[in-house]
Amino acid sequence: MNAGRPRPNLNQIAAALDVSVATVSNALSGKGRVSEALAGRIRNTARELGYRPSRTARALSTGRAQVLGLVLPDISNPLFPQIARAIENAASEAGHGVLIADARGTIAGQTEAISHLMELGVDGVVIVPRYSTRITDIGCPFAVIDSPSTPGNTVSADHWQGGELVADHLLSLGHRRFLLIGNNPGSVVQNDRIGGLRTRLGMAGAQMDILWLEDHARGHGETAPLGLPSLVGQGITAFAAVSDLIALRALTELQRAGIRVPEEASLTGFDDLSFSSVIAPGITTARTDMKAVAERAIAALLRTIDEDAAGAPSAPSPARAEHPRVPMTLVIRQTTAPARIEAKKTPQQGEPT
Amino acid sequence: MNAGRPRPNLNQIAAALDVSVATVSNALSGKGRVSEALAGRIRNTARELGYRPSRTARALSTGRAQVLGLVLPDISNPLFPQIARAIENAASEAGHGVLIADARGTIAGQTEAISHLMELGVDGVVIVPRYSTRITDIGCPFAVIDSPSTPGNTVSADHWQGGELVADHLLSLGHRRFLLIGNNPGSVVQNDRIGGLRTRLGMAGAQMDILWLEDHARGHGETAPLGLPSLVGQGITAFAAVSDLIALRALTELQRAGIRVPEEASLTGFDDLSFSSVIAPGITTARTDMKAVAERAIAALLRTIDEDAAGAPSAPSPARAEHPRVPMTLVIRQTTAPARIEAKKTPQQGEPT
DNA sequence: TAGCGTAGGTTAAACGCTTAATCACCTCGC
DNA sequence: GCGAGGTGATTAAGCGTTTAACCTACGCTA
Repeated sequence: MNAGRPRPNLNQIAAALDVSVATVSNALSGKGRVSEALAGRIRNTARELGYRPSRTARALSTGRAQVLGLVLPDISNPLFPQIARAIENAASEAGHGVLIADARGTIAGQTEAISHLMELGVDGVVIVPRYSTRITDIGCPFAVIDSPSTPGNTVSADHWQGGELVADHLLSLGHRRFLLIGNNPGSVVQNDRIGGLRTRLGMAGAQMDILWLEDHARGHGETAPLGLPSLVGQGITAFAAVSDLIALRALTELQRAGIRVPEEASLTGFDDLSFSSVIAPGITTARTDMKAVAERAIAALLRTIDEDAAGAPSAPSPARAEHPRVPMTLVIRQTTAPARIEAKKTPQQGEPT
Repeated sequence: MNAGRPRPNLNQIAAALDVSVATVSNALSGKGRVSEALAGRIRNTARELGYRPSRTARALSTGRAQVLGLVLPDISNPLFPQIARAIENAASEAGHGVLIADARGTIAGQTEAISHLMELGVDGVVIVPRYSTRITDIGCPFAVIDSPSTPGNTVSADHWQGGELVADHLLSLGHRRFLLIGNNPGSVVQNDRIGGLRTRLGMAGAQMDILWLEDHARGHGETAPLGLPSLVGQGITAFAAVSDLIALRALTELQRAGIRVPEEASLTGFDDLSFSSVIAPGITTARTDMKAVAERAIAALLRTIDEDAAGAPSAPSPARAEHPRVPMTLVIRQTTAPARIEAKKTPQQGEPT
């Protein structure tokens, strides 16, 4: 039944050396009792034959496929590459493969994606949930990457602290009037970022407004201008967006209106997306240490998988990491600069460089 | 040995109905000879028990894991989300999972990624190769997504035709002096895009220069300004970049220098990256029908896998698709507009809107 | 009524690996 | 000189499916 490419297997090695497959298995895995001499010979012929263990067979035998699933709310999200790469690296490091699944932006899609993955035989999944989705028992071990304030979050960047970080940066530059720009108030991540910003800004007695793009879109249409230039005229000197994508939109809108960034208005984003460093001016942003997040998520997930296999037959709750929040770091580039000296209305300053 | 969650299997169904597992298997797969009555009962209890076949076991038995690998030159590439999503959808549609692998930008990484995937037991891989990598026999069926002019390409967007598309568009707007901006002359994709642009532009008797960013970076540093604004002063009215990322860089550089796009200079990109539609002005770009590319790639790969299993034990050459080139389409947004009326040097025109 | 085709099953082997149980042999200690 | 214990290997079962091969009625035809 099974034509195709005949890979060398344990049998062939065993036959070549006239020993049993069990011995070969033991020698290669270093588990049973095998003399060092024989083990050496076995390893040699294994290498000569180009032996690659069949993970499938191992999976069937051990019940562990060494494959994890990654469920993303929307693969086409620009942050996805960072996440996927970090997860893939961390998993690969731990000897696991990563199967991707796209929730296509819907809750139903998310559920479907998870069950699809499980059917494919993953040992566990790491989920980046869609806005305000509470993941409960899904039938296999899982880890959640969302935000520290999300119940059931396994590990994530400390978005709140990230907000504080950019607030402090902007305040230290002398800014006192802000517009905070979010996309969707339903997003825990965005709310945390905004929350961090607000508290810090509030403590400093700064003045701020919040613009939620989804609301704006509902009123004015998806691609309608945000009206940022006029706000600059009204004295706002800093725009803090919850994402670099939004920051970019703001940047181009300002530039197009002839407003110079950062000379006339500062601007910050989040996530350090791919374009943020290549454009002019580069976007000042708060960045997630994805490597750390991914490593902890994978470690926690793997631990949960082990426990699940050993003890309780079912683990209804998400994996828990020791340190669930990893601090964000500020990447200062060219969109932030000292606030204009207090100017009432129109007076254009001489702009440095 | 195998603790964990005990999923219902064929045995349980067989036991419940007091038939043999083979019959159950046959009934569920519709292969052997089973009376419709029995088959119905089997399907029922299977449903009641919540039976999910073990892909692992099936894989071991059939030699087909129903899992494909996706090898990317660099996961953090901003085009990746589009590709990954399309591939995942197409594969999922065909009942397959997709395992991702990151070549980390190097040839060695690419080789490693492939063998890692094979070890994980994929049935085949689709490869988006790194610049100028010629994929030869890799030990399992594979499909290549690069460019029609790449030897061994399975299917891809018709980058050359895409170049022609934007050239025609720009020409029709009256542009006659161009700067083509590429990143790496070693990339077949970029060369094709440039090629399409050049031929069309050349046929129209237009004047053009080419700027390769890698060369520029070698001389001036990675983030050095491209000096685009002065070129506008010299009479260039259109910039055609081989990627939206480059176009974005150009756009911000122009805007920052106070040059209005598209009034004073038009600008085009490629790939329709996530940000291209949200910024102001939206980038006019040539877009790949990733869905079509992915579907054809997957179909060709699956076919090759079948042939490989049936006939020749080894398939050293890439999967071949019937229609290896899928046309690109032009997405006209706001960065392109009619060329300024012929102006010799400095004279700034009155700008519409 | 012998013979045959066939519908509707069953048996059993195979996929490649892991691992508990077993066994043969050797070395010590007493 | 003999059991205890250790070492180095083998045996065999099992993971959940698939599938080729076989078996058994049963209804027909000749």
